[in-house]
Formats: sequence, C-alpha cells, structure tokens
Amino acid sequence: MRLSTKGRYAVTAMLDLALNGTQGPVTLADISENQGISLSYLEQLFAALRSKGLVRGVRGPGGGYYLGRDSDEISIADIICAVDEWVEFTRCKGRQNCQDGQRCLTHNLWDDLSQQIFIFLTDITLHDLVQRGEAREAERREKKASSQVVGLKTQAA
Amino acid sequence: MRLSTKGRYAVTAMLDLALNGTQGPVTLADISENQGISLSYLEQLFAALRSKGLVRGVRGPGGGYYLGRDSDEISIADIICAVDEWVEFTRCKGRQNCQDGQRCLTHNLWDDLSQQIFIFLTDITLHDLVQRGEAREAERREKKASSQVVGLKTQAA
DNA sequence: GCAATTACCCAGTAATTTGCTCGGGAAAGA
DNA sequence: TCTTTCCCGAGCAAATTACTGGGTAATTGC
Repeated sequence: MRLSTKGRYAVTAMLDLALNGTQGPVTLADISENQGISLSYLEQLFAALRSKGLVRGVRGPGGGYYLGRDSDEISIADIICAVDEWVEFTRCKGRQNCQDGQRCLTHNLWDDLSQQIFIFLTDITLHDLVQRGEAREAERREKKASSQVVGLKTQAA
Repeated sequence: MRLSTKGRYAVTAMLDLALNGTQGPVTLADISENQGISLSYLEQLFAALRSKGLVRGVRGPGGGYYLGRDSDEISIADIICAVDEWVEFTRCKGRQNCQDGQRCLTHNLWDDLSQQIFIFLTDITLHDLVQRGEAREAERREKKASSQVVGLKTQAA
C-alpha cells in the first residue's frame, strides 16, 4: 500500500525538520538535498503545513523553517491531514438511496476502520518517532560494541 | 489522508462479501450496485484478490464470489496489499550516497512508522470489523429502545 | 444441445493526482 | 543594494484511478 506518497514526503520532511531544526531554522534547499525531494514541491507541501500552523517560516538569509510547535505536539495525523485533506466520505452519505440498511452497514464499518487508523496516527508524534529512533540507534551501538568484544575474544582464542 | 482509494474499494467490497456471502456466493453485479463501484473495476480488483487467494470465484448461473478463507483469517492488510502492492522503498536504499547517517536516520524512522501501520492493519480482520459493527448496532438498538421507554414515560407523566 | 448467467480477461481511455519546472514576487540580513 | 530565503501561482508530463467495451470460458436450467 502507499498511504499516499504526498503524506510520506510531508512526514519525511517534518522528521528532517525535527532532527535538524534544534539550533536554528532549516532551509527547504537543505531538506530538498537531504531527502531528494524537489524544492518547488517542498514549497507546495510547506505552504499547506504552514497554513495549518505545523511549521513557521523565517525569510531572509539565515532563514528557513521551524516546527510550528513542540515535536510532541505534532502527530503524524496532523501532518498527513495538512497535505492530504482526509476526506473520507462514503458514497451514499446524505443521499436518500441508503435506506436498506445493509449497504449503510458496510459504509459504517469502513468509517469505523478509517476512524481507528486516524486515532492510531494521532497517537504517534514526531517526538515519539525521533525518540524511538534514538533508542534503537543506541541499542544498535550497544550490540555492535559487544559483538566487537566477542570478535576480539574469538580472535584471541 | 486517503490510504489509497483502491484499497478502500477493495475493503468495502470484501466487507460486502463477508456480510452477504454467508448463504451462497455473491455476484459482482450485486456488489457493484450495493457499493456503487463500476462492474469492470470490481473485476480488476477481484482478479488481484483472487490471485492472492482472498476470494474464490464460481462461474455459471447462481455463481459469484466466496471469501477465500474464514473472515477471521483475512486481515485488512491482506486486502490492501493484494490490490495495492505495498512497496515502501526509501529513496536512498542501496545507493552509495547515504553514508552521512542523518538522512538514513530519517528514512529508518519512516520505515519504522510504516511498519507500525502495517502491523496495526494486520491485526484487524474482516471478522473483527463485522463483529464490532454488530455490537455497535446492538448497542444502538438498546439505546433506541430505552429512549423509547423514557419517551413513553415522559409522555405518560 | 442451447441459451442464459456468471466469472474471467484484456485493450483502451477520460479524469485525477503526483511531482515537478519555471517565473516571478516579498521580506530580511550583509 | 544585493543576496538569501520564503512565498505564490501557472502550467505540465507522468503515473494512477476508475471506468467502458470488447471479448471468452465455465456452468446451470431448459
């Protein structure tokens, strides 16, 4: 599945911002190069993100983008909604041709499911992702170090 | 967000099958009318679903489609993967230009996230959805009944 | 055997979305 | 004033979505 590539780009860019924006703003040119996304496309995405208050732009030299609020206040759902506008309407909604119940049940079930996915994505923040990533990174370093020790031992033996 | 409309159609159609396929096969024509999806488009989707063993077709009059296995053995991820082929590759994967670590970290984080979403969708089966829907339906009937009682009471008072 | 009914298959295609180029501003700092 | 950045909008190629229309193959009931 794809979960919409647009949303993927937006999440990736916001992650870049969360990682690199700790000391001063990050330029779109940087993100463009880091993530391999075209500059103009990023501009379009960030226009949407800005309009929802997820990022804050600073013009002029030394400018760039900040996160609009703390990374633990920005959920993945926020980001994806900003660029993708989560309009999940069923076909019959509001129409009169949905009285037999059966087909409405199907639609309700789908609505429930997409609601669940939404809640799931609302629970994950940028901060969560960064932290989990760091934890995993540390774990990896740990493992690498211990395997190096083992390697030395086996070499010695 | 959209999580790909193709997947939505497929899940909706499979739900229709789970609901109506208890006594005999369901024709694509029925699903087409119930869900408002074009017949030929359904055929395409079902070709993919069939190739993954999620549905089983029966030809001839009185024919149609069955679920390929029990509804509690079919996850939402199964369905979406069948029609959408979940190829979630990062841009730099395998290339040599990913040595600085920073950009790979972003990609790893995204990978982790999409992995989590996948696991989430793997945990939800068609059976779950139908059951939850029925439970909610029953709850609604309960409420309606009790509010009717209240209504009668207030009318009586 | 024949007609009807269904799944199955494939080629084409309009509409939409994606991801991008280009061309220009407007604000802010050197 | 010049450069650097954000900002804005028109246009556009490629891909994807959703559909139309042309079949063929199996199965059922007559």
